[in-house]
Amino acid sequence: MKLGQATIKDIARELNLSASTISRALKDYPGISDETKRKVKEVAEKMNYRPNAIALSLRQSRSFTIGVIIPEVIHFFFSTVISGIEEVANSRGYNVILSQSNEKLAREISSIETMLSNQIDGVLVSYSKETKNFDHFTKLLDQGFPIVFFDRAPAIPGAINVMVDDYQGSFDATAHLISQGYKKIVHLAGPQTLKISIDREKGYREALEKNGIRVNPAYIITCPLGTLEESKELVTEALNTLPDRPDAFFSCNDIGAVGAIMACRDAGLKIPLEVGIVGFSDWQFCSMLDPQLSSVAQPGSLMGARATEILLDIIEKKLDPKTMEQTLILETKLMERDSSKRF
Amino acid sequence: MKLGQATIKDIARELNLSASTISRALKDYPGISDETKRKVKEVAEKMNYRPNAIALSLRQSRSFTIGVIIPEVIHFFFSTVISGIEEVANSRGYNVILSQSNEKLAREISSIETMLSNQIDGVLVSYSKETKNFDHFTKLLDQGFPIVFFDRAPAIPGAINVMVDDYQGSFDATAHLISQGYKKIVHLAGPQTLKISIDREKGYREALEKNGIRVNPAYIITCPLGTLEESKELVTEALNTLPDRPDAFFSCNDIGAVGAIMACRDAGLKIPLEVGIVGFSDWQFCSMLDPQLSSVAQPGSLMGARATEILLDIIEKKLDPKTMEQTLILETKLMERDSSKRF
DNA sequence: TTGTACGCGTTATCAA
DNA sequence: TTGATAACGCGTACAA
Repeated sequence: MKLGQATIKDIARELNLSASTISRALKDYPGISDETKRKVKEVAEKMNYRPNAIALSLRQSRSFTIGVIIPEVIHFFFSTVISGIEEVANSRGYNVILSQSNEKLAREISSIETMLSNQIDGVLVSYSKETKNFDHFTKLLDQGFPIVFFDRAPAIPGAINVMVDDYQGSFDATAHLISQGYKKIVHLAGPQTLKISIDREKGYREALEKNGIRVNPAYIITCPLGTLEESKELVTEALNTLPDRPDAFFSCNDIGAVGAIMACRDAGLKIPLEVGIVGFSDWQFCSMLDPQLSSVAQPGSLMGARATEILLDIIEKKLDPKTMEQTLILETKLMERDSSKRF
Repeated sequence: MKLGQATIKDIARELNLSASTISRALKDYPGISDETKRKVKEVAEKMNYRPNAIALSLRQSRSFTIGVIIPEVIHFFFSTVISGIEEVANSRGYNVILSQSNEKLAREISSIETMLSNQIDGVLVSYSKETKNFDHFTKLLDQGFPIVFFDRAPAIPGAINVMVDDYQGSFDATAHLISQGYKKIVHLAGPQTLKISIDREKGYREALEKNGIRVNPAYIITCPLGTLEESKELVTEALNTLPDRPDAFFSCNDIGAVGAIMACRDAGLKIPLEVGIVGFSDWQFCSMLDPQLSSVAQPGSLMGARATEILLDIIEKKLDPKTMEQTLILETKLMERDSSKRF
């Protein structure tokens, strides 16, 4: 109490009453005279009394705080998720404490530890790219600690996950390219440690197959880093070296798609006339590019909001993780723009 | 302790020792036998003991948590700031609790209240566009509560601010346009409630004056909303109605600049040949646009990091807000790209 | 080398 | 209608 924070005791002393009376008066308990209530509230106001949430937490073994562990805040998608989380948490009276793992397993683990030390009531997690072992989560889940995973869902039985329909989004994007007459579609894939990468690739594969197009393994190019430079380089290489030159690129993220646009432009190819391009995530900038980039929109804010609602419901015992639906899948929406519309 | 959190007492019972001995053993206090220490640590490990930070906070009147109040997480710039904040706070052993005001004064106030209730040790603030009265901050500052403002600095005497050199950044951008031969430069200004808007406009004005160009009031267009649509509309209108048609647009933010690009393109104007455009903030997407957008880069992550260092130093009494430098100004950097380079 | 007692701010329980 | 007491988990001054 670096500042002269008045406590219940201070008010009690001031009014020559006991602490318990003050506590009750402030909370409008029955059995306290209106006169006393009035006086207590008046003095509390005057002394600038503010309840100490820490003391409450200690007493109730309940902090009304949830933790959020996220790879990186600066990813647009994650920032929209946080926004949704913060919104719901706040409106239900919870604080949000935030930690980024920076895609490091070690930081992910230490973040959780710190948060647990701080007695968080539950945690929302999107795990790091480095995380291949989930013991630090399963241990907690086994103890009944509320965890909800979002976006990146681990292969843990019993874990609650909120994610978008990566498979369907990917399927739609690929089918769209096919419907626009593209036939030699390359997929820029993400790291195979992430389920979302695998699902997105699967959607791509099946869309091709359903449309009678054979999947060419050489057309699936993994971008482990996910940077603009990387995809630009890989796409340039693909354009130059693949025996059967691709006429479309479906990237598992928007950055990769921008790299593809640049590479194609450098190669003198017209978009969408000669090459079609679709990204995934529908970042803000997609509609600012030229050509405007088609992309699969993910409802980030909604994902954050839903995940938080579920977490809070579990915390407040309105929902039982044992019996509830384990996975909530949110719909994606293909935003068809200039980069892939020939007709 | 929803889960079987072991406490010091549990360990004490297990070993038939007193709680204080356990406490001391765990912290390697002198005057505890090595044998006891060993046993205590072993059992602590086995029982999965984790110190209760809440109890510590209560005892020490110190939470090792700082609050961050920000208008919106999804602004790229703010997300980079958060990243910097989180980085420094974490490395110095502090938690970060986050709240977005959504540009609402009421939420800003209630967020602070909640955070104070939670005994935060200090707070980092970038205030909302609605905030014109700063009583809720001054009251705290007067009590000696540590606050550091970043990006948006209020006109409060004694407040500590970390910001970028908006004036200079703006000056540089405008001077750059002039050096490229643009003469009729429009400024897309922000809401005048924000000091950054005023400073940016000032930089624009003075760059013109220093170069012998008269400031034309009709060339200063305020964009209160800051949306893409708004600036696109206003720029289109400017191109159509201003008697002396502008040949350049310097926007106080990148979104506005993108709107300008679109409006100019729709008007059939070639960029940068006929119109030059420069934005402010240097969002990720600037270099992905076509033409690539020139913009004034703000060191967001650095700003967050520096602001946090200062706040923690104040909290830890390494710095005294009364005697220290009140304002830290970080340098901007003009990123010259295609949208404004004629030569 | 270890134990006892107290306090951080709050509230539930029991007593008056 | 109000008060005294204990407890949440921990650290520490003091005692043994």
